[in-house]
Amino acid sequence: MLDDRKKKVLQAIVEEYINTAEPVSSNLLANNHGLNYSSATIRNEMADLEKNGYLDKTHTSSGRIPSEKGYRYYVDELLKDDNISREEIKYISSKLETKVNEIEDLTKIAATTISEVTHYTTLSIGPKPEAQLIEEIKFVLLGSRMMLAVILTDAGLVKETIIKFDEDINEKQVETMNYMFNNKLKHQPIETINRPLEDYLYDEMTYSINVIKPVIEQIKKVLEEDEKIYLEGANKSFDLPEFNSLEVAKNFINILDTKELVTDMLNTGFAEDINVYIGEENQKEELKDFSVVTFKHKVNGKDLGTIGIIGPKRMDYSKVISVMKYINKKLKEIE
Amino acid sequence: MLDDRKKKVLQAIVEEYINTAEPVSSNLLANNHGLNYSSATIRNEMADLEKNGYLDKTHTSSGRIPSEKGYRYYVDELLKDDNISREEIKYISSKLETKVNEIEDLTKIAATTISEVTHYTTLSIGPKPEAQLIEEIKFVLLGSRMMLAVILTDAGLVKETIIKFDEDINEKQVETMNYMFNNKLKHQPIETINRPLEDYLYDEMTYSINVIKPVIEQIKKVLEEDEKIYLEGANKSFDLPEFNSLEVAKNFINILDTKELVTDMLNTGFAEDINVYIGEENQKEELKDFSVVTFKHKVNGKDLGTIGIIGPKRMDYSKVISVMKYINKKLKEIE
DNA sequence: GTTAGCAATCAAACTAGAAGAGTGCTAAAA
DNA sequence: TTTTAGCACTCTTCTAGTTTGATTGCTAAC
Repeated sequence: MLDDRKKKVLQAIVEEYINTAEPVSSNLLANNHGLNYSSATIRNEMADLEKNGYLDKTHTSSGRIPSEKGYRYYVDELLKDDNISREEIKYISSKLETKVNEIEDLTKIAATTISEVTHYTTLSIGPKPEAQLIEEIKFVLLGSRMMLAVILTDAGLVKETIIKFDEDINEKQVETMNYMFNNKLKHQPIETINRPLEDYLYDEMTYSINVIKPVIEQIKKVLEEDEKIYLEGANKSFDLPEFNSLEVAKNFINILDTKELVTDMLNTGFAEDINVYIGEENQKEELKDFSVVTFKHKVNGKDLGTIGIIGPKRMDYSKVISVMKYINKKLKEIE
Repeated sequence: MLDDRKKKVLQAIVEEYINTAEPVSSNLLANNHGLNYSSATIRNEMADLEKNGYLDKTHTSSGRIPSEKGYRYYVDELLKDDNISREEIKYISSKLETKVNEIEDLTKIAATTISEVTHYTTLSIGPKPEAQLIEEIKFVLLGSRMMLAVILTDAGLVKETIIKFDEDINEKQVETMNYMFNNKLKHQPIETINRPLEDYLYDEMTYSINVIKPVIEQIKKVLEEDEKIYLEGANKSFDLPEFNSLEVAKNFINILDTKELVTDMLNTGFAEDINVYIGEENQKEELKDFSVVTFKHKVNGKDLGTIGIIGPKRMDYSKVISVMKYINKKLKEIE
């Protein structure tokens, strides 16, 4: 456990470093941070904090920077999560008031707003397919060999897919399919769409397998495919000094460009509220030099998507967490 | 007009520089490029080519690099556009054989393939909204206050949008709307959806403006909005030596992140075949350090989308143009 | 427990010199 | 007239050495 003065020193160093990206010296702390001790005293405290793993040095005669343990302590114990101005609240509220017809759009708007307010790169993704139930399916004939399938999920998502046939089909057939599919799939999880279902439908209905098969396949495909990732403010990160290192910049682009990494990053959160992963706390090797903060857009226990920020470990956690908490609260109010 | 030897020298320099990204010396050319002249002779030719603007020097004692005029001459007069291997042809063909239900997916697959074969960053976008005609509109009731509108365009695109109402609507109303809207909009350009139409429909139909208005608005919105941009292989560019300059890398990210720039870049082409824009030939200031090669996916004069590559001016034009020509030809065969 | 003072450390910025690559020009060879 | 050998000149890049300045850790005094 850290005593009061050590906490103050640690907090000052973390916040100073978040602001300036420069190692923090004992002198600076003694003069500018209302710590009424000489630089020598602070130096002693810093040496202690370093011994206990809260601080790092870049070299013997440099100032200190927070270690990951230091950031973690700061996030857990020291940070204020109401670091949000009246203007920001106003701006966020106005953005979230935009009328949308699909929930995905709301998640997108929230993600964009977060990126605008925090100046970090934001990613968002829809709910995981396997967590959803099918609410209703509608088939619409388009021409004689083309059909549109519209699927509503219990999360409120609307998925559409075009199905093409090798033979003509008519309104009557579409109607029967409508009935049969809904009968079997209403309120069922997505896994229900499988081979036995195909066999059953083929037995029950009188049309050829050339009609049933593409329908099953296409519906399955559209329901199982990962939600599209939405990226906002990739270029914002590049104004940060850590991105002056070409290696860091490359890694970053690589992360954003690798769908699997992003999906994974957005799907590892499970906490009720905000998830914070600092550097090595990230599961994926590629993310070890970054920090990730995520939260799930959730209403009545229903997962509606996840929004995440990725940035340097020297992230303004206070601002990010405050903004995310506020937006999360607002989103819950809207539904 | 360049004489034969000058052409050979220019071509050798361009190709060497495209391969190595290093200024090309007279010595190298004399030894490795089958030019049976001494370095001194080649030096004279190089001085001439420089005087005429085809070559640049980075400093007095450096080798030469192609100027934009040099690249342009190379592209117009010297380059081979059948620079594509048997394996590449096979790979491309197999990729393009993937069965797709929507044309947009085909454009995407083509874009991905181009990026894979050329190792450059590829962008694609659907057809411009204003160029399309409405083929058919279908409305589908979803619940009591929600409706799906499906619009087919003559380019074969399928657009869907959810419409929400403040009052209940029923199947009958949807049917009437189906009839009325199709009656007015079938085979019409998108601009037909305007205020007079709204007034007309309101007069003709018996339901409140609360029903007509959101339908018009939402259809208009979905039809007019720019097609989604699809980006492939952003990270590939970062392995190129020109992206070791942080400034170049930043500019590049900025371009990819600015929707307006990308849209513009993909929409300035009008040539029948492949468009090549080298450095300053690009209209937009931000693109002046890059080269852009685009082509329109077009069948029977119908615009189905545009695919473009963006990369350094030192781009492998021969490979890029060859691959694009081949893919363009293949795409035309598919429809 | 706190602080002043000072030697020690190390990055960063600057300087100077040497090496090397490549050109341009001149005069000789073909 | 065209081509080439030869050489001075230019300019970058690399290396090594030096200086400067920031900051620490430690000791001894307060």
